Amino acid sequence: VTNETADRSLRIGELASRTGTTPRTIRYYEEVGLLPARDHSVKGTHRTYDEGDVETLSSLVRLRELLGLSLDDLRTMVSAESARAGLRLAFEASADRPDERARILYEARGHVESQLALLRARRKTIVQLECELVERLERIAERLGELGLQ
Amino acid sequence: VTNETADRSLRIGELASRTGTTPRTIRYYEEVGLLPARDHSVKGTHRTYDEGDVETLSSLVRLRELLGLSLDDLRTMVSAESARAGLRLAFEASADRPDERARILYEARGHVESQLALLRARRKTIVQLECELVERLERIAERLGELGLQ
DNA sequence: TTGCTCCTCACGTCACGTGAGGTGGC
DNA sequence: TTGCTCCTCACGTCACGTGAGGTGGC
Repeated sequence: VTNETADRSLRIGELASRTGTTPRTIRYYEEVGLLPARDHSVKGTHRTYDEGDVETLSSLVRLRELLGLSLDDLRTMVSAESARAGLRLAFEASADRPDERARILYEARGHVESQLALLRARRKTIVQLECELVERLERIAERLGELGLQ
Repeated sequence: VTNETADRSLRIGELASRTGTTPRTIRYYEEVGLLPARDHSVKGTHRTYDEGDVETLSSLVRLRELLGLSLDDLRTMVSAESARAGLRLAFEASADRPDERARILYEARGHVESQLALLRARRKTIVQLECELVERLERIAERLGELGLQ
């Protein structure tokens, strides 16, 4: 899958608005090592980002907001992911060793499954609360019905 | 609906564990006025709670965790709820004024519907992320299949 | 009486928000 | 050149965590 989108570079404000955060948050994540530090090495130079950074950051933001993960939890996931990216290269280079490929795939599956389990648990709790609220609505509708209203 | 459960009083630690929080959090919520301050007015006396407090606090905790609401947001909801509780008394006392009852019911319905909207939006985002992860799992399974594994 | 949980300060921490004062790029 | 966004400190804030030192109830 080739990337057809114009991969022009973004500045921090645009990355922030496209991921639903703020420049301060992005700088903080770089500071604590959750995002790779941009080398705007010449002091005072602007940081630049690309479409890949949009993907990376927005998935971090979603995990934080949807699951309430701490930055430490996210760091664990990130390092697991980047280990997985490293393994992916190893994977490409290991076409001749199927046992190695299998090991890498099983590990990747484990990671994805554990994230999925967290999401499903969260969804169940939400659905449960939704049900309670729907019941409340029904009781209110019933009472309104008694008044000949809706 | 009468309450048949033995309504024995709880101490702060038990309330905390039954609502998935900590004593410190409960004291903090009382301090900032999110929960009514217990009158353990004799200095150094223990706070006591009941089953009603378990309900109140656990719904606060769920809203905070599931929707990421700030304590300020929760305070707004709580004051709306307690206004609603006040209106409920007015409702009981207004059996002779159907227009008043209707007004109260419509207001209650508005509150519940807005909470429900928040929950549904959150659920959609979660389901979307779940789908992405399931797709990833399928791709992994496919590759494992190519190796004659599962 | 012995533990356990509770109490009140009060300082620490996490994840940023919010200026202050200054510089870069279209 | 004029704005706008960016930069780096650095202090502030929100929502608690974590002892310190002491008291209450089964």
